[in-house]
Amino acid sequence: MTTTSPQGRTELLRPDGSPVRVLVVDDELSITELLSMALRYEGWQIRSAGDGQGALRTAREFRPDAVVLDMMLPDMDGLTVLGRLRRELPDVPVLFLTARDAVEDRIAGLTAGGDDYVTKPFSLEEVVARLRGLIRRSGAADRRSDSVLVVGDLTLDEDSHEVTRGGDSIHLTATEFELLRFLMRNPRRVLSKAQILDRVWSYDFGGQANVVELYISYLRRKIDAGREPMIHTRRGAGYLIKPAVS
Amino acid sequence: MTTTSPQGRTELLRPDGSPVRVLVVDDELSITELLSMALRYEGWQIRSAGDGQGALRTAREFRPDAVVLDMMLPDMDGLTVLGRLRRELPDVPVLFLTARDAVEDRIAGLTAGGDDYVTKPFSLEEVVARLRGLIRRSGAADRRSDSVLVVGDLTLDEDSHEVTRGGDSIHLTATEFELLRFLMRNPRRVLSKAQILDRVWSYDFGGQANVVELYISYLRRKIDAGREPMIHTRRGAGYLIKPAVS
DNA sequence: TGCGTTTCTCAGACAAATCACAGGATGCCG
DNA sequence: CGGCATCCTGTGATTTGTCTGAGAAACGCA
Repeated sequence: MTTTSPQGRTELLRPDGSPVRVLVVDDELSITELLSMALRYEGWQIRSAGDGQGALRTAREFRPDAVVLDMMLPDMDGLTVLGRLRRELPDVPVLFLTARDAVEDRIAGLTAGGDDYVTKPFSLEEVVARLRGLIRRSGAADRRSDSVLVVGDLTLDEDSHEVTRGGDSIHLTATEFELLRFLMRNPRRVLSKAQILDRVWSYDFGGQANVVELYISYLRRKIDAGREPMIHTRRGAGYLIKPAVS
Repeated sequence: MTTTSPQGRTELLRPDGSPVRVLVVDDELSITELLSMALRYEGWQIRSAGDGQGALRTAREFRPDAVVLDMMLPDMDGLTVLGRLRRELPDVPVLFLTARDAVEDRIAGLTAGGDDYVTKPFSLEEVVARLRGLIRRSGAADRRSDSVLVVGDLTLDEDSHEVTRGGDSIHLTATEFELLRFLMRNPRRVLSKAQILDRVWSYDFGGQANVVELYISYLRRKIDAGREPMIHTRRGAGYLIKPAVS
C-alpha cells in the first residue's frame, strides 16, 4: 500500500497499514546511524545490529520486511549470516553492502534470489531506492504500489530508468537521475543544497558544494528547456520541484 | 494459468490459482539454497531435502508439482529415488541434476518419459526455463500458457529455441539465447551486469564481468543490426530491452 | 583426431559523465 | 540604484564506463 503523507511524501506501508520494518546490519556505527536516520525518515521502523549474532537475534524478534546487510562483519561471513537469516525468514529480501574495491570474488550469486546490493561508499538515495524496489517486489508492501513517480506532466520510472515530460522521453545521466528522483519524491518541498548533497552524493563526497547547482542547471536544460519551469530556486534556501500549472 | 505481476513478470500458477510447488533435492547446501532462492523468486513454493530419504518423506507430505533431483545423493542412487518417487507421485515431472562428465546415456533414457536434465554447473536461467517447460507440459499449470516470448517484433520460442525479428529467423549460440531470454523475460527493466551474470552464467563462473558487455555486443549485431535498436545501455546501471517503437 | 564453433580474456579506442574553476547574471538589501 | 551575496553556466581536465577486435582455449561433432 502506498499513502501520501501531509508533506506530500509517498510512503510504503504494509498491507495492514503498519510501517515497513527494516533491519540494518553493519559494524561501523557511523554507517548504521546514517542509514537508520535516512530510513526512519522514509517512515520505516528501523533496528540495527553490529555483528552477525546480533543480527540473527534481532531478526528473530523484530521480523523485518527487509534487511540491509554488510558483507564484512567482525564475527561471521556475510554469506553465513545470510544462510542463517534465510532459515528464520525465508522470504525477506536482503540489500547487501559491499566494498567497491573488495576483490569481487564472492559477490557472485547475490542478486540471484531477487536480492540486490550497493557498493560502499553509497548514496542514501541509492540505498533507499533499492530498498524500496526490494520491498515492492517482495510483496511485503501492497502490490499496487508501482515504480513510477509523477509530478505534473513529468514522469520517472524507477524500473526502466525512463523519464518523460509531456510524453517526450528525456535521457538523464546516473547523477541527474538520482537528483531528479530525490526532487520528485519530495514535490513542492524546498530541499537545501546540503540536504541534496547528503542524499544524492555518496557519504564520502569531498568536493565543492556547487555540484548541486551544476546538476540543477543540467536538469533544467533537459526538463524545463523551453517549457514552463518545474524546478524553482528559493534563494538562500534551496530548490523545489512542482507541477508547472500552479 | 499465467498471470502478470505489477512488475510485468509472468508467473506460472496452478489451475486453482495457488502457487506451483517444487521440491529441490541436493546434498550440497549451497546448491539447495541457491535454487530455493531463485525458484522462490519465480513465485513458486519451495521445499528442499538433502538426501533420498528426506526427499521421499517431503514429497509424500508436500506433493510437489515438480522435483529437482540431484543424481548423486549420499544415501541412495538417483534412480532408486526416482523409482520410489514415481510410486508416490506417478505424474510429477523431474529435472535431474548431473555432473557434466557423468555417463549421459543413463540420463538419455530417463528424459524419454518427459523428464529433463541439466548438467552442473548450471545457470539459473537454464534451470528455471527447463522447470517452467516441465511444469507447463505436465499440465500442473494451465496449458494455455505458451512458450513464446514476444517483445515488439522480436520473438523467442523457449521450446524450439527459435528467434525471429520482423519475421527473419536469427541464429543464436546457447549463451546468446539465454541472455536474450533473460532480457525478454524482463522487458523495459534495467538489469545490472551483476544480475545478468548471476542469472545467465553458471554459478561457478569466476571470470571477468565484461563477458556481459561482450555478449550484449554479439546480440546487438544479430538482433539490432541495421534496425531500430531494442537493446539499450543505461550507463552505470545496466541494460534493458524494449520494443523499438516507443 | 581434426575442424569448425563457441566461449572468454585482454587491451586499446572511444564516448560519456563528473566535477573544479571562474566569470557572468540575478536577486535582494539598504 | 549601488553593492553584495547568491546562483548560474561555459569551458575543459580527468575519470569512468562501455564497446569491440584479435586471438587463445575449450568444446562438440564427425
